[in-house]
Amino acid sequence: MQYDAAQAKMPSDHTRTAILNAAERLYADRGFADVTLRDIVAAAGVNLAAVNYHFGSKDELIAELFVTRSLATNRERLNELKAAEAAGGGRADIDDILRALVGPTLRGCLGPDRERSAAARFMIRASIESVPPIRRIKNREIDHLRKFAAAMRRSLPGRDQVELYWGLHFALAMAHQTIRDSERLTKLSEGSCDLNDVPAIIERIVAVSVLALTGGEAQHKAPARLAARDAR
Amino acid sequence: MQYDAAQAKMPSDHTRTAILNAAERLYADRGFADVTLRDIVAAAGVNLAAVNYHFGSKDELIAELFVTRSLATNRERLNELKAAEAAGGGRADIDDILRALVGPTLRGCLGPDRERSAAARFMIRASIESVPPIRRIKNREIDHLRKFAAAMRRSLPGRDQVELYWGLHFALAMAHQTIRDSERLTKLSEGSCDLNDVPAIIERIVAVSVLALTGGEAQHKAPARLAARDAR
DNA sequence: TTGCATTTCAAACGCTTGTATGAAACTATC
DNA sequence: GATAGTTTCATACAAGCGTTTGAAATGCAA
Repeated sequence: MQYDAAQAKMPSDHTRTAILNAAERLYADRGFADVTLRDIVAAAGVNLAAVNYHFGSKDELIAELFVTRSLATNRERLNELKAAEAAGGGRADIDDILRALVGPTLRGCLGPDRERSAAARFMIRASIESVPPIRRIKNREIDHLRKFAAAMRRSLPGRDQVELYWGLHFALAMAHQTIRDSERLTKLSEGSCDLNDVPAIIERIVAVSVLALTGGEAQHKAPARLAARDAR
Repeated sequence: MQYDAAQAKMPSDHTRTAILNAAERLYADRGFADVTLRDIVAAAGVNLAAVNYHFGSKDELIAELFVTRSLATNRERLNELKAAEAAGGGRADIDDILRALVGPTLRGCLGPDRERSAAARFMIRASIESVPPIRRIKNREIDHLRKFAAAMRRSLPGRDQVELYWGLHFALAMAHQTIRDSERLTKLSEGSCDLNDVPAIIERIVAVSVLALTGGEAQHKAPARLAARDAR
């Protein structure tokens, strides 16, 4: 995102959003630990004092960044969930629910359009490094996940709830770790595990999660549906 | 000056190990980001300059900590693997291999004897936060995991290798994330997911991993073996 | 004891961090 | 064009960090 001299006259929150975008990208790329305010303002092309002028403090900048970005990610997931439930008349297939849960983040962090959603990568960082200003807000994520647990309960009414929670937990675990440590898997497999075919990865994680939830019996459709899905 | 008369005469690396132990515990509890050398020496009861005297620098302290602790963890895992392969005449059951992979770390991080193995919790921190001095050494972990991949290949000779890598990756992902974010699962399930019954958690992760590797068919023994295992 | 090497200590160094300041530059209304 | 209100800027500040220093304390051999 480069600015030319011509647009020096934006609605005036020009500097604010420049800081937010620069911070998002830098935190996503390098983590919270070794990104300073001076790095951020340099990348944003603004003055050091602008951060405290517009946000009050570094922590408030991070908090605002986290709030806006997590709302965006959650909205994306919920949109897919609602679409799946609408298509099924209020009850979505379990694999579609899981797809809505892990798909947006995986697509945002892996694959070619990484550039587009630094938001997803920032969210992964936030969930990894757990810096104080974020830890205080994070409880909202639980409420968000509860909606998926409820959808799963509707989809698999007979199942023990504890099993559903573990299934949801494992699905997120596989997605999360695949993003965090894709490099290790690549090295370990000497490149034979393709980390660029994101739709295939999503299907793989969904399939294992469905297997974990259904115990292998029944549910004859999930395991091998490898069609590329580009919802939303 | 009030050391016991008794311990005044240790081999002399008294200060070294005090620093290592304090650093291990603090890093495991609070992460690398907000633990300073002053915190460490305060917890160890030694002088600030002792760190640089005995280790050269903070980074070298962390590196030494990581090397010794990862050797310990890897040894524990390999012992269980070898025992399983010996019992099977050179070829271990896939579930025993996976148990050897995830068991030691899970037992060390969750459960009642957390205190004992700060080493496991430190290793989790190290794999999460990825601080420079550790990142340089970390390649050795790949070699270590390759031994498990080889054992899996021996155990399931027919399987596509790519599938084995993904299965290993997912097993580690579930174990890892369960340790990292046990709090979220507890909150989400409102306590109904028991994070204290470590053997049950291990069996659950092993079962899902086996399911992921075998695709649900065959392999009729793995899913429900809930005997408490206390190897080593 | 004396002498020498090792280890500990309090204090300070230089550097980087987030934050605060006050003047300059800008924008808009009269 | 002068005025008042925002926003930007260079600069300074206090605090915390890892590291260094030189002297004091300690251990050990003669």
